[in-house]
Amino acid sequence: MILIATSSAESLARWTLGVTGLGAVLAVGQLDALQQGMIRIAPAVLLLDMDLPGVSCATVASLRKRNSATKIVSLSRTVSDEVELTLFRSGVRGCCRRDIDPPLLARVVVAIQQGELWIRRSLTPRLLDELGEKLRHENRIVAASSLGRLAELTLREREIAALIGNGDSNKQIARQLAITERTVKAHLTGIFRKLGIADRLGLALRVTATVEAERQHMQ
Amino acid sequence: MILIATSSAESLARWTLGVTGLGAVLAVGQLDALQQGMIRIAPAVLLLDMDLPGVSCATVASLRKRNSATKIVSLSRTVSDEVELTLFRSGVRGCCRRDIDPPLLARVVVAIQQGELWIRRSLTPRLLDELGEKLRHENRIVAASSLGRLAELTLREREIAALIGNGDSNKQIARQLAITERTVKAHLTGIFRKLGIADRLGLALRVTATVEAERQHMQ
DNA sequence: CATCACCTAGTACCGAAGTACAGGTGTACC
DNA sequence: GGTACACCTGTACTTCGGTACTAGGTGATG
Repeated sequence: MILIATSSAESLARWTLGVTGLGAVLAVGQLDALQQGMIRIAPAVLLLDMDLPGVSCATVASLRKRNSATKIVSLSRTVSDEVELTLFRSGVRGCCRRDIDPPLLARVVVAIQQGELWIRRSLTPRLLDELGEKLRHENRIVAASSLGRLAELTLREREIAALIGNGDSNKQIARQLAITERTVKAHLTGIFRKLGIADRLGLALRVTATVEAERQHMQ
Repeated sequence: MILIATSSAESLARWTLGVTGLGAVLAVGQLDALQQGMIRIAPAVLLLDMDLPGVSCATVASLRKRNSATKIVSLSRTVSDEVELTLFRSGVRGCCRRDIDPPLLARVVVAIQQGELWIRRSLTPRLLDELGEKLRHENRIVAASSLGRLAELTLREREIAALIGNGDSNKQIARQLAITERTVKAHLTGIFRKLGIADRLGLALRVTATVEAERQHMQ
């Protein structure tokens, strides 16, 4: 879910063009609607027009309090290095010009979603000590804990988790493993309890995320 | 799901060590059990001991007929370039020595799962024309069609698809979007119909796969 | 004005998913 | 022998997910 916050029709059109195909997009044109949206829809990414009335560096920090999971990209006129650094310190994950090419914006959003920072090369060294190491550390912990949890499962449970990650139903799993559907349910209940997951949907996402984390880690 | 086929206890222990943490693992020690397993459990990856009684290059082709989705890694003693090439032509996706280091085997399996080939540099040019281009082309088509399908959705449908990809229940989605659960169901039915998907689990996997495909494509 | 796509939502129904409770086997370990 | 654990299964139950059928409101488009 991507949220676009701008009062400029021209920017809205340009940015929408860029992120089409990356998931659902919603747009707001005023600060109060933005603040509500941060809570209500909890977007994965926020494209924030810094010229939106009422928006400043402090607004970014305030928005992050409302929903720390949302990754904020600031879009503005050309700004000085100092202003851009301040923005990053406030919590934005990327900084772009508002007249950015749509395909480039798409790349920015994808990168941001992956936990990267979108920042000018010249600013990288200055920001790295403050933020970069911290972010990388966080990512590593998430990946490791996720893997560790899956390793807690028994052989049979891992088998079933893998099939859930394949999108199979209980009936299909039962047929493939030559056991009853009831037993599949029993194993699933155990998996949910061990991993602290609510249902098969969460498990499927955990499994795919874990495979992806492994892949990232290997490269 | 990873299937290991070997009659050597030493190889079994070594390989199992390597792939632990990459998902469910099952082992068979004979050719007939292997042939059944290829159909019954449809493993994502098969680690095939070329010294398993009855196994030859022809066996690989036969196994691929049983389940073309399974990616086969051959493990053998050191073989000549010619034999290795023949194996790749028969359909294996990777070739390793049976005494491979477990961590390296893990990298191999992960790479293979991602659709790559694990092949000695020296053989790459010779195989590239025959297989590489073909594989890369297939991947591109899959990714593109998947993306195209998601783009067919309406704004509201994409919103809901994104939330499903987030693991949310109908009730949670309804609350976030301030609509009734009934309406969420209505949108979901439309999404399933448009994308030819059976249920929310399939949709979640499609959504995450699409995001991942985008990411790959951008890099 | 008619039409269509989209968003919304009601009732009714059915099957899938998941839990509670109970019980069975086999294996490994002290 | 006792204990622990993995694995398998049954009955009974509740909740959730998904479809069928229906239908009102809106905005764009011809």
